[in-house]
Amino acid sequence: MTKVPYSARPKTVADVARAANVSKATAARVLGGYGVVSDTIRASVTAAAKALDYRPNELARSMTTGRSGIIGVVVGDIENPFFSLAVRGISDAAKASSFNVILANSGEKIEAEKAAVRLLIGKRVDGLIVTPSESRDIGHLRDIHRSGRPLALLDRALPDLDVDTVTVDDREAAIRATRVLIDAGHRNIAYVTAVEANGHEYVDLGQIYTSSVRERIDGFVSACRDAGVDRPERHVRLGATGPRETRRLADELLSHPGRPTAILASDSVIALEILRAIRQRGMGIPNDISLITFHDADWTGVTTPPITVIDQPVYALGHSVAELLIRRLNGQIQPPERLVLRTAIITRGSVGPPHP
Amino acid sequence: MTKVPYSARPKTVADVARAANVSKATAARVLGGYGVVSDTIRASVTAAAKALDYRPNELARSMTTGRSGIIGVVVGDIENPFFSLAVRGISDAAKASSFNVILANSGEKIEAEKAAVRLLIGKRVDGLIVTPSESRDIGHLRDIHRSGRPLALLDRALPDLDVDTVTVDDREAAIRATRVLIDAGHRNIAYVTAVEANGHEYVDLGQIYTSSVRERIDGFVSACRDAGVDRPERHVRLGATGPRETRRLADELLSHPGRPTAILASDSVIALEILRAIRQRGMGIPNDISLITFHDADWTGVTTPPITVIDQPVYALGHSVAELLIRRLNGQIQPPERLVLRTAIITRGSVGPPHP
DNA sequence: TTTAGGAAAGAGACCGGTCTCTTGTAGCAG
DNA sequence: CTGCTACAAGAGACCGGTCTCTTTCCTAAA
Repeated sequence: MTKVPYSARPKTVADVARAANVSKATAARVLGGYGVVSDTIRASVTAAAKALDYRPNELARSMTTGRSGIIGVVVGDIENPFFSLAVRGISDAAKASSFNVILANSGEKIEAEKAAVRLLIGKRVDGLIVTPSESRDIGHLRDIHRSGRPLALLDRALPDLDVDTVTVDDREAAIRATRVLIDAGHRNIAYVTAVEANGHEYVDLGQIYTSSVRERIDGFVSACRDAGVDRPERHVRLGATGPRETRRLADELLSHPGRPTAILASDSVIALEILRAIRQRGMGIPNDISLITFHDADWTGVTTPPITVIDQPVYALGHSVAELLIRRLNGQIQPPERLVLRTAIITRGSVGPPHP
Repeated sequence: MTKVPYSARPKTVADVARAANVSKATAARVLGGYGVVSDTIRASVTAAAKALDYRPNELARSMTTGRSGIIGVVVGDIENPFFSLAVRGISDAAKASSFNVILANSGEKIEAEKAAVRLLIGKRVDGLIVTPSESRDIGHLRDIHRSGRPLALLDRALPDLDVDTVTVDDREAAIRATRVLIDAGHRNIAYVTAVEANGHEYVDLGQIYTSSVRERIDGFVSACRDAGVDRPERHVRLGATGPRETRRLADELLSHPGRPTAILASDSVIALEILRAIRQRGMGIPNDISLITFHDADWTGVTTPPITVIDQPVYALGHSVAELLIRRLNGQIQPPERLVLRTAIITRGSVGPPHP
């Protein structure tokens, strides 16, 4: 085992150059892997670098080259399995093209999102992938795009921002799931979704500023309407932004006299909390209530009964948005692409006929 | 809404200085928030900066200051809820001290871990938090420490590396969980853990190079031995490194004629896969087999029956390791601390008497 | 009135790489 | 033997900040 000498100050190209008795430029050529150097010199510089335990300062490097080799990713909530799987898709695609990933959490708060974007821009990331938490306040995203740094959107589209975007067919998915419940005989179905509500009830799509949420509500409402449900809007429940909020919402929903006979949840974290509430009341699925959720989270297959889900291609979502971005980073000029991936329903055992 | 002019090249202090008719040094003082500047000049520089949409280049800044304000985190598998929760603990602690976090995944492979460390060192992170994937090959970690950059270890200790470390009482936790099973009457208990096995069976602790895994096996084996179990080592199953591997292992375990009457799983991802295998065979918990797992993952409470778990203070684990690191980053000199957090068993319904 | 002191602004070196431009030298054709 | 080219190595500017050192100017004490 080689003893590495203690060194408070990391070694630089200049140090290596001195040790190898060459100019800084020549040492840099060897260490940076560019330009032309003779084999003899290359060998001695390499040896000197190894002896000094030289490690390139990526900061200095990317300051001159203008490229950092980093993709910045801003997601809503890294703890949500949906996002962590998407992030793996991004990371894998990035790694395959030797990019690295910096992750920042927005917590679905627009201010945190702006701060994260500012930070990443400051770190001079080569490009950004963002799940925009809302569509009204997108000045910061426009700025990224305008400053020439590629931006790609994940899971949520912004009509006003024409950049690479990968989403799923949210509206169709919601329609299909709602139809499953309607076909089973349900007419009193609740849709629970995670969006800031400020205590307001749902009135119409005008108050929803996240594309995926909009699309899903729209799909749910129109499927209900097609089935002759009266004023389906009143069955949309906003505000499931965290475990506590969701729990309160679920309890309220289930204790209500005209409580729904079926629930559609907008993600697996929400569904889990609803499931807890259902269990605690001693209600049975699907006898007392039916349940479908977006996202085939791994636990949905092991409950009793297992939960019918809308399977989103989450990994592919992350992987393909990263690929679009990387293509652009590598200089390929192309019109912005809007990819819409298809979802599928996985039928399990959580849907049955309604029980009055 | 202010129109921000299109600018391919981001603005610099020099640009702002020129626009405000002051020297670069003065503009830098205002924009960097250091030194002394008159209010008049400050106002005009600030105005010029706003007009030009100036954003500091953090790269350049951290190159001169030597501080990046970033903590590098290398975890085994960000998709494992254990790690994503720990990472949130780290992020929260970091944010509270205005540090940012760069995340890298090692996939529990030592080579990837080394590459990640090299990358982060290259990016000149201020400090690192690592979950070392093994204790034999720690040259790269020694180097970090030696180069004067603070390092802290999460969830896994390294006896040879005297740095800030936060773990849980793995040995005691394993003993307590095993005793629960033993007290229920079990004598044929399997312990399934995620560690590279290369097809080898478990022989003794000498072949295990991850402290938490060692501690737990040690606890499990000694609790079994105390209860008079003959050669408990043969009930330790290594190699549950991924869903496929775990599934194979579980199937093998359950189809074996002298199959165990109880299983202890080393994390919730493994437990989930085992549960799937149990379900598929039509076996019942706890009638046909009992199950306990490390980590109170959120789904463990909603299965039927809910799963008895070892509750680890995962968030606190991340939060406190970050705090230790940050304390050091802020210049506090202190001897390395080795924190051991306590776990608790949450009794649910997955343990019953053995069924032959 | 002289001068010390301090505040405010400027000049320019520096961080550690990259990269262009220049210089020196060897090889080869004429 | 000269001249041209090609290649290898060196010199030094540059990226965008920070920071030290210097200069300028104004105020107040002796």
